[in-house]
Amino acid sequence: MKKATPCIRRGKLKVESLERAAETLKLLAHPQRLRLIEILERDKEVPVHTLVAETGFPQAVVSQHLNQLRRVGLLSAKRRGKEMLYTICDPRALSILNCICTHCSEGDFEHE
Amino acid sequence: MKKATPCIRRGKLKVESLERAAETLKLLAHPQRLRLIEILERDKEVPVHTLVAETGFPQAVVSQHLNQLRRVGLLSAKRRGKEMLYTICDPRALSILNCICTHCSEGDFEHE
DNA sequence: TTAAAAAATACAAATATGTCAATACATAAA
DNA sequence: TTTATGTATTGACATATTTGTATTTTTTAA
Repeated sequence: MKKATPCIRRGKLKVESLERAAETLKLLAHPQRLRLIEILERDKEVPVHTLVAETGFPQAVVSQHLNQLRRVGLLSAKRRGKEMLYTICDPRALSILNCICTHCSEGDFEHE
Repeated sequence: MKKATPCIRRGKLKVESLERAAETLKLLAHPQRLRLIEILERDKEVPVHTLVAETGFPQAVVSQHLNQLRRVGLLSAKRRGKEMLYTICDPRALSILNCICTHCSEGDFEHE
């Protein structure tokens, strides 16, 4: 996982920087992808078929989401036999999920 | 500005909670809206025409962005004469911008 | 009242995203 | 090799977002 250097914000962000930031946020802005990240946060290294089983989403959908998240560097993947193990490799994925949950209450969670 | 209560995450987030989170993130996931938030962070209460002048975006575009951000509760607005003053009212808007900038370097900023 | 300034809205065109089914690819085991 | 399992990719389609132009509303001041 990349190191999270504290941000020193001075001046205005360049348009290109804003665009990259927006692209990253856009990929996080999807309920199914947030669910995948939630699971990956808990289980660290997870093969696709497990994510399919846990979420109930179609395999193609899960695979597409994972690839998108990997493309922008939020996730990484490595092969283990037939499986592909996905991992969160950008701490922003987690901190944004936490941040967005700042206003979550008990009622936002499922209790088993 | 709402108080940011720390998030205690237990169990899985409900689908509806994920959907609300995704909706909020989606609105932040736009370079122009991020720029507006950046300016609002600095200047606190800003009328639309100032945002138009600072960004160079068309008035209708700025107005639409501001309304979208207000609809999900990230911004609030109050009238002062002919002007509408916009303010950030959800701290998540700021913390997500900060969070996304975790990996920003000097080169991401414009130096005047 | 009328005119001007500030902001919001409506609508259509262009673009981007999401979804689904089918298919292709990769690996391991028989 | 053949087969089975696990993933990735493709193409068609529906839906959503973005953007631009024009118009409308709201408010103040003449």
